[in-house]
Amino acid sequence: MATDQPKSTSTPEQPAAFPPHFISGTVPPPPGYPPFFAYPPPAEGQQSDSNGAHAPPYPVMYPPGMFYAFPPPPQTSPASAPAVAPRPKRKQVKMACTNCATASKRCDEGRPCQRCRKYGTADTCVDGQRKERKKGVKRGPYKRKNKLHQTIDSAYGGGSGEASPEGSSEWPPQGTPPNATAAAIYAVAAGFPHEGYYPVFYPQPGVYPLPEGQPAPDGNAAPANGQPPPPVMPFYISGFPPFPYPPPPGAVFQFPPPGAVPPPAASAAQPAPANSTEAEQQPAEEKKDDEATCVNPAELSDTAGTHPSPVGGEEEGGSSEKRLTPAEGEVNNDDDHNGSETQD
DNA sequence: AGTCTCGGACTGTCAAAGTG
DNA sequence: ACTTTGACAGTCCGAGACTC
Repeated sequence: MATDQPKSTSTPEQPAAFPPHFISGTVPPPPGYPPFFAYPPPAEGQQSDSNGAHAPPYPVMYPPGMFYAFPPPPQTSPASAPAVAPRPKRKQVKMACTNCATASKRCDEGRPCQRCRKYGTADTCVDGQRKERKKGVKRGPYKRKNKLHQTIDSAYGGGSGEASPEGSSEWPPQGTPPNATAAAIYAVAAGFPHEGYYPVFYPQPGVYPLPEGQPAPDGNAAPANGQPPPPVMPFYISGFPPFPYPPPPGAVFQFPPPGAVPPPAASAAQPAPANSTEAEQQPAEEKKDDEATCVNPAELSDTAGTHPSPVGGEEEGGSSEKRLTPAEGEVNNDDDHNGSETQD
């Protein structure tokens, strides 16, 4: 998420692909419901890693009836765009040789560097002289960034001149989101103004699956496939109780419909977010996008590394970039002289 | 096709500003 | 003392121009 991204490493054991925006906590579920599991919120002063995950992994207990929400990882490409392999983070040499620096080309630590050897300039392949940094540069007071805003800001495009919580009276910007992750951001922003704990509700056991075409209790028509209706803010943790542990594929997070009343167990403990109606005003297409952000808890439980793609699958490549860690972003680190020097 | 040029995105570093 | 932030200094991607 987050903000760009604190360095971290991921291991194969690390649960991957936690979907965008809801890092939820375990709530003591009603009878017949499984424990809910997720990553805990980042420790104070820390940020989630680029997986959007925090160690240790689930299950973790949160305040009863609560889940922990934090902003989704930035998405590098619109959902509508074809999936694109995430670009690995660029790794620079400490000092490029004078030839490479002049040519603005990739250099390496060796002297002569590979490029100089390739072009026969090995004899002039020497380190340049690094200028001394300016000192005494006065700076204005710096503004501490709100973590959430910082995160969402980057998710919306990095903050440089783009819509952001700061410097804009309207946020999320009208007309957004243009893509699934942004929709998620929007949803979070609209319904959950801050990173933190929020109530979580369980649907009444037996509500789903619905017979084809039968309206859900909330009035939403059940799609022909009998699956639960599209998500609406805020959300239930839904599925087909009772749940085994880990939950079965098909168990999904689900936003309750407008006006839905949380079951007593949860609602008594925690009222629903007051401004959830904002999210309800999302255009239909945005809701569709939201679907792409639904969570399949089955994935969460899968520590073995065989994760089905989250809903939206491959097109979440943009997000997956963020699930990858910067460490592997360096995959192409310096031994990667194969791909990057193509034009030289 | 290979090489050169270069604008600008991106990265790493570090001093100033802020915090506890 | 330590952390956070912003900005400097540098790397190098990527696209177009040029040359053979």
